[in-house]
Amino acid sequence: MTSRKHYWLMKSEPDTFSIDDLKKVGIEPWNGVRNYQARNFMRAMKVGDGVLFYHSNCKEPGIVGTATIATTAYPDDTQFDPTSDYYDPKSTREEPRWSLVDVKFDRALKRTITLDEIKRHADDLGEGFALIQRGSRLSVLPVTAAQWKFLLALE
DNA sequence: GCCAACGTTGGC
DNA sequence: GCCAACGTTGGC
Repeated sequence: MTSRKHYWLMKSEPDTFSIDDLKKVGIEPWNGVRNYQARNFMRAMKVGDGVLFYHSNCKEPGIVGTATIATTAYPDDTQFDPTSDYYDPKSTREEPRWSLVDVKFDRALKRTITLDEIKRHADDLGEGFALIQRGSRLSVLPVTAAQWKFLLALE
């Protein structure tokens, strides 16, 4: 039995780490997630899962590329590093609190599928698309196969 | 276990 | 830069 491919959306602030940065490095450990729900989604990821790369907190928020999950979840080392912004004194190596996955560049979209545009298609995307749910700030969230297809067809 | 205070996210 | 929404912390 092979498990089915799942899809996700991951946010990044382009000033910190953009789709171009991912293209340059090829593969990136997605460190710094410090939200339990987002962490749990990463722990559910499988190698080969699809990722919509989303630029947040910028002039034109939206989906700018796709990526692939390259590893299953493993401990985020930055949680143990007192000099890191992501240091968590309550986490131990025996029981790491935070996980990450490696994300591999797939491609940059020809144009940004803007948040504004995504909102206008809310009805087509169906209920419960966490990205456009009121007040949602999740930085890692699931996308259905149908949503994946629909969103990329907007390109 | 409640909840006020605080910090962060992220669109605008 | 503002601020609404949300998650977390910590006093009680």
